Amino acid sequence: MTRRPRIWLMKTEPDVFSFADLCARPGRRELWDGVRNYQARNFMRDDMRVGDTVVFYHSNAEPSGVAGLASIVGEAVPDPSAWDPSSPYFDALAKPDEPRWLAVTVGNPQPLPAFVSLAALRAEPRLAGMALLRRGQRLSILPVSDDELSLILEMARG
DNA sequence: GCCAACGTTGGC
DNA sequence: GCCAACGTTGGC
Repeated sequence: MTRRPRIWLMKTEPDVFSFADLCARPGRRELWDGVRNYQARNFMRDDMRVGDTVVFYHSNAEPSGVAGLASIVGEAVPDPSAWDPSSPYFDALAKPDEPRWLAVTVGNPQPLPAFVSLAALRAEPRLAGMALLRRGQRLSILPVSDDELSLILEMARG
């Protein structure tokens, strides 16, 4: 029984790591380290599988919005930045034998015909139920439905 | 830069 | 286990 691939919106601040940065990486892949929220970690650990689609979202940006698509190319492994004292994501409670935090690998970037801004997402009534648009939503990893992805692609095509 | 909303921490 | 204080996220 094969599992139906899922779709995940993953937030990143483009000043730190952008869609263009992913495209420029050797192998066009990147370990998605630095996730320090248990719910987001559990999504990575329990639900993300190779082949899942990633909606690559730029947060805290001018403008914020969907910058492209990508895929999960590596499943969750211990996040080594957690026990790296020089990392901004250092966590004194994480150890190699008790990792606490995990990271998946995101790759296979697929550019979209156009950036889809947060304002445009908010202006689409059929996306009113999207998790990203919920008031106060701060999770850096969110599930996306097939219908929501279809709409986003439609908007990117204009 | 402001600040609302949320998660985490720690005193009790 | 409660909850106030604090830190962070992220839109604006």
